[in-house]
Amino acid sequence: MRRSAEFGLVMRKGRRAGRESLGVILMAPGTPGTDPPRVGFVVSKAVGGAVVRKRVQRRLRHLMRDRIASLQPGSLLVVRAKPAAARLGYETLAEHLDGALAAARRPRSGAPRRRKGRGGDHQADR
RNA sequence: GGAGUCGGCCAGGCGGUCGCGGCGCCGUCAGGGCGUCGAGGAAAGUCCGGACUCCACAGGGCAGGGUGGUCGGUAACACCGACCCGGGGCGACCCGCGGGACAGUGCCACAGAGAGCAGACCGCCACCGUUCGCGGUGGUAAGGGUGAAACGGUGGUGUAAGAGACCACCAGCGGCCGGAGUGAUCCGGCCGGCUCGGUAAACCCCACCCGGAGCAAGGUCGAGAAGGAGGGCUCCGGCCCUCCGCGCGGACGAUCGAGGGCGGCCCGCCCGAGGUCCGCGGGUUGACCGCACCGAGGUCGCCGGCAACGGCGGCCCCAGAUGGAUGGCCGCCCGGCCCCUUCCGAGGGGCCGACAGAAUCCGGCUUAUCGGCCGACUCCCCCU
RNA sequence: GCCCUCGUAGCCCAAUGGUAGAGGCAGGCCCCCUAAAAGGGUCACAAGUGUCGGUUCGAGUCCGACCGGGGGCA
Repeated sequence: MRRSAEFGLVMRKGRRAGRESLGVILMAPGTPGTDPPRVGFVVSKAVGGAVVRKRVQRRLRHLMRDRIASLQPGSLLVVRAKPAAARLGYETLAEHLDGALAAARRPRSGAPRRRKGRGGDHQADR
């Protein structure tokens, strides 16, 4: 993803899930689209200096390369790095990403926790 | 062998595998293939100086900012080099915002008698008085005390006690002369009055320099409602004609002139109307150029110069995006530290390998930085 | 990327270069009240001025260099 408007759309409407080192916001299409899925990354200044930020972003991009095929066509995903991601190794980062992705995809079909979500959107604002 | 000073350089290496961006060629409906290039000494902070772009450039005056030993270097600089002066170090060498305090103004708290042209608390000395404890008047500034700073230092003459009051030497100030140097300045000699504080990173004076903004500059196209479309002429700067469009609120205004320009202000000059200014609202968050660049360019050699640097010649073309490429993972080697084993040769294991990533481009400065290499030099000890 | 600003008690903020520092809110203690709030009284016990240098006899103030906030420009 390379447009600010797309990032804004996902941040508003997407489904959120997080781990210690990162958070993901996934927006699956209402009807399965034909476009390939797209991913964007957000690494803020709180994570570290320019060198640290870029290393985190590059690792995340390489991790997503192997996982992008598992996303539904037409879906948009934002991966947001937290400060803890700077200290983590490649393997742990991969675990966190897989966990967060699974959590973001689960709720609609899985057992609803705590609140009965009528529209999944409310959960994004938690 | 030990301790140290200065300068320069490097920024782990090799391989495997999966990838990314630019350009060129091939090629496709599309995807793509091949070749080639792809971070730093600080790319950083944005502190200076330029290039470049736009705006403004009749003239005069006043402000404002910057620089500050001298001579060079440079496109320019607040940078660099050499030298001078002052300070530090045994030394190699290092440090210095290093013009002017007789152009003027201001300030110098507290303490202290007195703080900038003066001054007398304790003292010292003379005279007078005395209840013999001391008090008064005058002289004095050597000694004590205060302070960051107290109006030269040492020795002598002198005196009631003293004092540049006088003398010698020294320090400092001013003037003149001679010599060396482009110059800052240095060396030497003579004379003078006898001493004349500090602060200009206080105002200021002197000399020199400086128009404003910044690539989010600026331009083209598209879109749009705040401007545009079409046509003609042109000395290429623009000019003329036709047509369509121009939200809301407020203020001022037609020659006795609203307002605008001369990017700080004033004078002065120019422009100037059925408009000008201010505020609010609305639109634009698209694409392309600028911009990936033959340049104050890099590199090698020779020459000039103490050097900074310059000249000539050969060779090279050297990152470039716009959610922003230059990478992820693995193995071996290299360097350092720690632990275990040891037949003292070594073997095994673990950890660490800095600071940090281009965004218009250059020249500097400053700041961050694990470790290593090279060269020149100084001091001390030992051996020959 | 470029430009502009600001750092003083827990918070908001004063301080001609002069003993290092004024207020307000908050806070401590006391009174009032059965108790609390409000109110009244009282205290400075709360800072060494973002950090490091320099100028000066003396720096929060003047001059550098860093550090950290905030804002603007398509």
